[in-house]
Amino acid sequence: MSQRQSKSEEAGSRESERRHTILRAAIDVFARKGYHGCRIADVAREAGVAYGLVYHYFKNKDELLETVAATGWSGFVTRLRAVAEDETSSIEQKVHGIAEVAFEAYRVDPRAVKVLILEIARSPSGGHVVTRQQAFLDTIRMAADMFARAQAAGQLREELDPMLCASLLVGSIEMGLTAFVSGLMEDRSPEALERARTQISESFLRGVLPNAALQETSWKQDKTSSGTRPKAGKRA
Amino acid sequence: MSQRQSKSEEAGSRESERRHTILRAAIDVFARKGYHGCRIADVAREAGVAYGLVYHYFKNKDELLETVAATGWSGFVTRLRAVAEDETSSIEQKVHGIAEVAFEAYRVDPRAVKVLILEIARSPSGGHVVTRQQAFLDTIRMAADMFARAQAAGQLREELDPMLCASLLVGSIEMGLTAFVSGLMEDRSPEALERARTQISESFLRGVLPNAALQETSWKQDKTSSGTRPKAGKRA
Amino acid sequence: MSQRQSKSEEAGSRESERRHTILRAAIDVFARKGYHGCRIADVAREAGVAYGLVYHYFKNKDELLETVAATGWSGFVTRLRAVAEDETSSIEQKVHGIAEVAFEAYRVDPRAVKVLILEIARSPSGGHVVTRQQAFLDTIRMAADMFARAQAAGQLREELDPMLCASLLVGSIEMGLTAFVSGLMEDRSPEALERARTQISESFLRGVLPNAALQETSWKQDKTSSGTRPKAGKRA
Amino acid sequence: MSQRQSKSEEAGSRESERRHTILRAAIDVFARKGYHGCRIADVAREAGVAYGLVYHYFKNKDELLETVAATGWSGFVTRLRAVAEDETSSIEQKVHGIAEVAFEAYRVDPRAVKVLILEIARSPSGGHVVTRQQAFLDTIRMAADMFARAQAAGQLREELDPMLCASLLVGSIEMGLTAFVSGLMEDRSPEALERARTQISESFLRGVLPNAALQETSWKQDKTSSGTRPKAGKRA
DNA sequence: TATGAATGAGCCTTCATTCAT
DNA sequence: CATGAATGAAGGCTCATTCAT
Repeated sequence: MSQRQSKSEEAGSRESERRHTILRAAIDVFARKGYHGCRIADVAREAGVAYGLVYHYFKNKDELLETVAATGWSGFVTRLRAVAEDETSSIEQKVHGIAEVAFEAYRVDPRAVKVLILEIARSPSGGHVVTRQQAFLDTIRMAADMFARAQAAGQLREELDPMLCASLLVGSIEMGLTAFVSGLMEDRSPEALERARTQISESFLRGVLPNAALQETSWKQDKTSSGTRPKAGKRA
Repeated sequence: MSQRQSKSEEAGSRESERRHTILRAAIDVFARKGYHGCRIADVAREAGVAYGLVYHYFKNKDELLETVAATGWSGFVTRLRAVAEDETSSIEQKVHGIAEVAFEAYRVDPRAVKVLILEIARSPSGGHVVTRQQAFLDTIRMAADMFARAQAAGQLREELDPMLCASLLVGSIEMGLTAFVSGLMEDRSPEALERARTQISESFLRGVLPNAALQETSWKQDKTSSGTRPKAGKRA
Repeated sequence: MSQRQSKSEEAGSRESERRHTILRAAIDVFARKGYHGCRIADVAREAGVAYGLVYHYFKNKDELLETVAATGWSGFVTRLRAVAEDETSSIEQKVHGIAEVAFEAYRVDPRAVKVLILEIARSPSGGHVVTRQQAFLDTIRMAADMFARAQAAGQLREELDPMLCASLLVGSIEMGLTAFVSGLMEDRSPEALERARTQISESFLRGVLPNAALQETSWKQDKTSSGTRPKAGKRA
Repeated sequence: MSQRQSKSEEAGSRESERRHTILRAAIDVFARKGYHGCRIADVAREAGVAYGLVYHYFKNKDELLETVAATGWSGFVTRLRAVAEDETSSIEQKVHGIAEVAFEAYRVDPRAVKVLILEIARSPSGGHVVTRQQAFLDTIRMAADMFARAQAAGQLREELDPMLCASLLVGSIEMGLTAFVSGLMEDRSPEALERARTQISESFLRGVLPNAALQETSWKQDKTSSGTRPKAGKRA
């Protein structure tokens, strides 16, 4: 019967809807109270559903938060990977692209980023929560591979350790965003964000590119346009 | 980070001895199980003292952990401040000094550093635990001041935001150490640590110093002795 | 114990079919997991029906289990009563008949008997579940009446308490079956069952019949054969 | 210091006292509400202690109830074993002794016996609660061994199955006690108990002993004095 | 009828904190 | 000072029951 069909259609979307509502609520509470401060009751209330329904969609608290992490992380990682593994672009473009992905994520959903940065990335290392730490470390490893390839191609100073480069890039971006997340940076306007993003990637690149590359590149002079203050004659 | 000064000062007193034992135990458990996984019972067992004794020396769990943080942090901050506010040294020396302080702390007591980095710095922001976050942010602000002064003196590219510079330095060092703490870096020998420290400060400086300063400095060529591979003629 | 009379009567109706499916499933789960371990969800899954359907046919869990008990019990009790109140047969015949009814029930549906014996007969006495206990006790009372009548007729040693006789008979049969249900008896072949049944009723009768009655009977000497009744003209 | 000594002494008895209080309370609640109806909160309230204290002495609910079972059972089983394995006594004495142990236990602590009979012996067979069932079955096996030895010595009719004999004895005693526990027997005076005990063992023995043994024994005629009604000339 | 999503009370368990000795 | 028994609030999870479709 057509009724059945509509029912299943409804049910499908309905289910996803509910599940998604709960997930969103979990992200919010997670962001607000942190991993351990996040009570199922809070999530349920935030989502406007009954307590038990959470357990209808998620086996237990851990799976819920794991899903929050995975969901938030996965899209992010996918985009990062696309940038890092795009073999048509230079290392400079990739670094810029990575920073852009991170900052864009923050622009779109600062709350989720806060969760990712403050909770997931650095969550209690003890126990079965390995997945989270792992996700974060995997990201660094991916970047390390990227740098290793760049180094092989002479695009990275050869005395640098690719893994460490990756850590530094990630650490810079993360702490840069933390500066916003934590309120260290007072001006959180899109322009300020843009400026920060540029400073981060340019400073980083300056630090790790071979001198030859620095000379060749024009961004030292004019890329500044896209954010940092016009400091013409900076080097001349 | 792990101080022994207070210990040496009060080593004679029984009370301090016990107190210190508990504090050490707390750091260990804290490092092993994380903030929320750390139960008073664990600390007591680790310290080999009775359950209730912890409450003789610390008002409650929070104060205990606050003390762990404060103790570990204070000496560290003191030394950082000494470096950052020493007006006789250049910004390069300061940056190198800061990295050195951090890495030395890690060399002396990796466990404590792990706690500081993974738990205290990023502990649950929600609630009364502000102190910890604050401690971390204060450190960044201190570094920001340092950079601001350097910028005023023309030692830092003027288009850079000092606060962001501070964040990047701290983020780089922190993630660099995290790479060791988390096992990302397989070689944890003193030499590897030394090499990493050098790469971090040199890359950072390269990224933020004015071009003029880069040309003048000799470390680009020969500082490499202290860690990075001899890349003579790299730029010539 | 497991009735098929109601089934055959209403076999045509869809409703009854479903209802019966659920009832059977309940007996199975009940037998497998016990009273409290039996969840409605389990019953539904076992029956292959939707969760809520159980509530169409049974008001609640308790009614379901009550029905399981009643259904299983009622036919059993009916048959027992027929035996116990048949005034044309001797007490020996009645005792043999009772054991036969019980063992036949076990032969037909051991699972249901297990439920009846292990769960219903001894289910939590506390609360509204009185019905079950009651059913069991009523059976004993019925047997006690039987023995009282026999005693009045001189067929039972006069110093015996009829109620206690009833308890002993029921206890013997029940524990005898338990020995099979629980796996104490390794050989569960029809022959072994038959032998056990005979041993139970004959031992019991030996214990409670007047000596005179014992002398008359031949089974004391030759019944030893194997267990089954070659006791033609047993008493006549 | 002597203070320490007295302290530890106190502590020892104090601990046992509390633990015992909780155990007693558990038995009571267990007896009143059954295995699954027994909530920790009830036990704590009954014992007059705080909720959490129960967990100080018992790992969890299961261990508590397991201990209840073990404790109640162990003394009982020990005494039964002493009787069943005393090779200086005849099978008649042993059967009488077993019934006596059971009835004495009931006289001393009817509540505990109720628990043992109604809950432990027949508790939900599903799951990790095997121990209980096992304890009960072990008792039957012990009795079966006893009967097997008696049979080998010609003290038991040779056509009987020892295991079944054991089941019948245990079943008779159990249901006999159940008759009292459940209220089926209205007169619960010590004399009534005594009478019941005698009827049970004598009827049972009559049922299983060889005819020769029956003739030899005098108890058929005069043992009746110890409980059953004076039925002189019963057989003559 | 039939389905299974939704609800929420109930219960076990943990653990920070207090207190008597 | 030291001990560890005692307390009880908090929170995760289960599962009987209801309800909209």
